[in-house]
Amino acid sequence: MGDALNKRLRMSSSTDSSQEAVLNLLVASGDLRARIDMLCEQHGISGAQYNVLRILRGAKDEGYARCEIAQRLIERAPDVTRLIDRLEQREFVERGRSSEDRRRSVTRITAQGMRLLDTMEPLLKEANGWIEERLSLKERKELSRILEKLYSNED
Amino acid sequence: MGDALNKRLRMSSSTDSSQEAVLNLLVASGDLRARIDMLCEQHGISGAQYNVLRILRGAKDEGYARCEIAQRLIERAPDVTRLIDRLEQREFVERGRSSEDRRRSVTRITAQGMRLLDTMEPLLKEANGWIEERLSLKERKELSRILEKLYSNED
DNA sequence: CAAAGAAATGTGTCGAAACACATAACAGGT
DNA sequence: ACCTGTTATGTGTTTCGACACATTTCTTTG
Repeated sequence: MGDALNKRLRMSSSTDSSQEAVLNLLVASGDLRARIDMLCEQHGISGAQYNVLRILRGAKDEGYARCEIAQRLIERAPDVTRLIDRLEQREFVERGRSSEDRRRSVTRITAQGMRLLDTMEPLLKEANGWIEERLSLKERKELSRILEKLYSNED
Repeated sequence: MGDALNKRLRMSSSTDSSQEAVLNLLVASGDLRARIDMLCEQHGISGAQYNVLRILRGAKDEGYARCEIAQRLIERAPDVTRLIDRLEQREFVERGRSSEDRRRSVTRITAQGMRLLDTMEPLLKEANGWIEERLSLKERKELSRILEKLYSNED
């Protein structure tokens, strides 16, 4: 029906299924993002900083170069340099230079950064709980299947 | 399943359907938002400014007060004042005071703002086309149904 | 009516994102 | 070796968003 969307945007009923899907996608993701950002900032970091730390945890001791981090980020961020600067100032990450390619600035997560991620462990659990309260397993899988069709095979 | 997500995030396969849904929602909406922002900035305004103009078009000559605009915005924006300031400087909107409640600053869209929206008409058509290339009508309706379950009945 | 409180808007300030540009290092051909 | 182009990163500047606070007007209660 679209009652929830109409209530949210206080608009008259929309007739176009594509437009409705676009707006629903924006509203739902906006809620999810606000929820995640709120949880991150309870721990004193921004959502983008959390994403970088999470990525660096996956690299273990080897670390990642700036361009590798940018590739793995969900949303494009043209200023990863100063984002890492701020994480370095607070000693959640440390930087070094690659020996093979001296252009590369390799960033590794510190023990202090790992501790921060550990204390934030309940974060994704929280977001997952939000999903699981509202969607069945079948619906979650169907949602993932449809969304993946949207962003795969970009033109 | 989940190949597209794993390729995008360059992660190992995730086992949790909720986490997968969360990440897919963030990635898909990020792509959509980037696409819309790009189209808006081709016309010299930001995505947030476009949303405000679209809302004001719905108000016709009566206009909306600042708080009414904020309520109708998709994403919460605590600084609508200066957003409207910038639209006013470029003469896409004009301000006046309400006669009943003199606190209220009522904003109306100008003829120039309407012309801008008209030239941007193909914008949502473009986003709709992006959806329609990838999802069937049934999938679009299913997507909307699931997403509305997510953000309705907030806690 | 007076006073307290709430609502709507505006302002000052700071941090962060966007964008263009600059620098350094690698890659490849002649 | 040299020149050209490309990749990776850092920097300067402007703009925008976030937060706290001030101001004006309305509302409600004594």
